[in-house]
Formats: sequence, structure tokens, C-alpha cells
Amino acid sequence: MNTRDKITRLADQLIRKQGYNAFSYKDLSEPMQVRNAAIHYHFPAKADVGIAVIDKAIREFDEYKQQWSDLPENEQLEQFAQMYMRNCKQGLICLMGSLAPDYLTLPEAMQMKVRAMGQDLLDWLTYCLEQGRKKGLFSFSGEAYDRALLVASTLLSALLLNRVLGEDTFQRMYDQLLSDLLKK
Amino acid sequence: MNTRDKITRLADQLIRKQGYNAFSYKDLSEPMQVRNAAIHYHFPAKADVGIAVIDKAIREFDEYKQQWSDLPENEQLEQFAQMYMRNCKQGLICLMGSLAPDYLTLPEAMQMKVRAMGQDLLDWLTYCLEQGRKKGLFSFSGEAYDRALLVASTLLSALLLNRVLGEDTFQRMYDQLLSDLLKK
DNA sequence: GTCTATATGTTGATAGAC
DNA sequence: GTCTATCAACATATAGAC
Repeated sequence: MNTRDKITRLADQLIRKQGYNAFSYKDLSEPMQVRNAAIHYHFPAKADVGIAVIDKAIREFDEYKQQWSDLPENEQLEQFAQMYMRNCKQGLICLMGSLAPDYLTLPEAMQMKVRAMGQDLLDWLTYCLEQGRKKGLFSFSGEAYDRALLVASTLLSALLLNRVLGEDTFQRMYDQLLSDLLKK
Repeated sequence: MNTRDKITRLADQLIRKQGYNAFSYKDLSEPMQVRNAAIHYHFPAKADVGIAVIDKAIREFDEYKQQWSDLPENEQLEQFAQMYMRNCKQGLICLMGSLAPDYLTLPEAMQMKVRAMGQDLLDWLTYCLEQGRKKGLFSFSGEAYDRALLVASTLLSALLLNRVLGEDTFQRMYDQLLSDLLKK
């Protein structure tokens, strides 16, 4: 992995552990054992780091979607939820859960990226739920988009609340979420 | 209102607009037209501000609970949700939605307060849902505590996502949440 | 309670040598 | 690509006068 990618990877973890406003160039340069100027060479401004992290997340989600594309929708949803569970086990929240609270403090270019990432995720989830419902794999009322909002929001905040309310919180919410959608 | 309360009130809005790590003593002292040392007189350390804000939120929620205590549980829940809707209209997220992402960067005394606030809220919501279900006012499966987690998480993230995904987001999630719980 | 003044550290960022 | 060196701005926080 090249230096740029290593920085992006580290920044991603820092953002999802501490938040965008709580990490600094020092937090990147120290573990990589270079000076902060070296980080600035790859990413002139902090927002450039943030944008690279979001772009990487969008690309990686794209790869996942492709890998799941032949599965039935209920299994696709389960794969999606397990992506969050893996984050949970690492003590990390999701990018949206980290960046949405700080949204108003972010430079406009980052705001646009965050929004694009969210729309991308919601588009996929909406389609997955709609198709799954048509096939009888899911049972839910209302518009698929509204249901997608609730599903995404549950996983997002399950990661947040797991930190605060105890380590069984994610699993409880995960189980209840899937049981709601799959039950007749 | 005394100076201490004015500071607490302003800090509350800043935390729920920008996040705990993104506001400074200057953001408090400038609008109040005093020097930053005056803020330090009332709150020696930044964590003291944070703790005062959380304590105020706990007290205010206590008052609300009392005011609602004679209503049927479905109306209590509606009042609870409308509390979030009022925040939404002011462009503010809830304290938990702001502080949970930053949880690992907070001093221990603040972490304990955040946790206490969350448990307090969940306790009330769990009891409200359980009682409402017994009376046939709500319809849901699973443990009341798990359902309370989902309800709280939906309102929390509805405020977050409303900023990012567009201003109809909160209303959509609000409607779907209540319709899910009230339907037979 | 608020002020001036100051201490001390950190931040994001840049210039120029190697 | 990384370094040294440096910057201005801002952060949290304290001492002591009024």
C-alpha cells in the first residue's frame, strides 16, 4: 500500500473513532513516523483528507454491492448489517454517524461528499428493500425509501449507542431490526 | 436568567449545532460580550460546561415526564417525539446524537453523565412502551427495552440525517415510526 | 464577577533544502 | 517525498487587579 493510501486508511479509523474535528495532522504523522509536512504533501488541507476517506468508503461500498448482487435480498441486507457489526467489534462507528453531527462545521466540498455517500447508500437500500418485498422476502409497510431510512438509521445509531449504553446494545438492535423486517 | 444559566444555555445550542469538540470558550464569551476569563470563573474547565449542559437536559426531561404523566402512553410518546421535532425545526440535533460520536474523546466525568442521561431516557421510554402495550395502545414484538432502543435511535438519527439528506427526512421517519407502533 | 495579561500548548499550513 | 524550520491563529487555562 502506498503512503497516500496508508494515510487515508489511518484517517478513516481516526474519524470513526474520535470524530473529524478531534483528529489532527499529528495523529496521522506520528504513527506513520513522518513529519506533519509529509502529510501535507499528500493532502494540502485537512478537508482533502476527509474527502479521500469518503471517496474510499463510496468505492468500497460499490465493491460490496457487486459481490452481493447475486444473493437474495434478505441475505444482501444481512451482509449489509454485518458490515456494521464488524465495525462495532472494532469499536468504530460508521462514517455517516461520525460526520453527520459535525456536518455544519465541515467545508462545503466535504458536505457535498457526505450527502452523496448518504444518497448512494439510501438508493441501494431502497432498491434492496423494494425488490425483497416484491419477492415476499421482507414484510413492511410504507414506502421502501422511508423504510430504508429507518434501517440505515438503526444501524448507524446502534454503533453510537453501543459505546454509551453497553456492549450488548448493537446486538439487541440488530436482532430486533432483522426480526421486524423478516417476520410475516 | 443569571450568567451561569445563560452560558449553559448557549453551550447547549453550540454542542447540538457544531459538536462538543468544535466549540470554544470564545464561542461562549463573544456573544455574551465578556472575556473568556469570565466564562472560566463560572466553569473552570470545558468539561464543567459539558456536565452542566447534560445535567440541565436531565432536569428538563424530568419536568416533561411529570407534565405528561397523566396522558395515555401513546400521547406521551407523541409528546416525546415532538420534543425532537422542535429541535429539528431549530436545526439542532439531540445531546446524545452530538456526544455519542465524540464519546471516546470526552473526559471520564462527562462520559458518565452521557451514560446516565441515556439510561434515564431509555428507562422512561421502556416503561412507556411496556405500559402502552399492556393497554393495547401500542403494537410491537420483542422486549420493551429493545423497542425503546429502536425508538430512541430513530429520533436521534432522524435529526442527524435531516441535515444531510434533506429537510423532509425527519418528518418521513417520524411518521413511519409512529405508524409502526400504533398499527394493529 | 469581570477585567487585563499571560502562560503554554496545539492547530492547520507553508517555504525551501535535500 | 520527506525533511527542517517556521508561522499565525487559536485552544484551554490561570494569576492577580478592580
